[in-house]
Amino acid sequence: MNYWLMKSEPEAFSIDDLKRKKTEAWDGVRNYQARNFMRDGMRPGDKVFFYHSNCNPPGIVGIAEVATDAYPDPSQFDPKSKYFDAGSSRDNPRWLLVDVKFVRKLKRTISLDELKSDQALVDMPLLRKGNRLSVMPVDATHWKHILTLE
DNA sequence: GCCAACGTTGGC
DNA sequence: GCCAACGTTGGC
Repeated sequence: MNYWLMKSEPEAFSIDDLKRKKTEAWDGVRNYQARNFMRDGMRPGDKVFFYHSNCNPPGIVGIAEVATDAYPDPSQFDPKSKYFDAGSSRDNPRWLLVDVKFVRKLKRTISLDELKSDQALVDMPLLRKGNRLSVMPVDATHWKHILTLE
């Protein structure tokens, strides 16, 4: 089983939204590296840290689970969607998504500040300077360590 | 709102 | 294939 971190702006889609909806198709990922993680790395049952970005404070707020293998993101075919991609075809879809299932909220937000200041987490991809990936892997050791902070 | 970092696009 | 211009992300 693998561990992941997925970012969302809480104003767009928060951990409470996921809790209410139970499962969500994680559409709108338009970055090849993030797509490849979903396509090649994610399998149903993998665990996901739900991360709130572009808010105060940014940080990990909950746990989710990968619910499906990757499949074509329907929004890329919808001309009315902001995620529409005229360069993608149904025969050869460019963008994929997975369904993500709510597991639980953390007892408290583990803030980006706190993650940054933790010596055990210096190698986390999330904390690399300039990293803007919205989907990224988490080491099992980092996963376990972060849960001890809760 | 600013801006650094990064990805993508397109002219050449 | 290079690289300047541009758009986006996301912390601050």
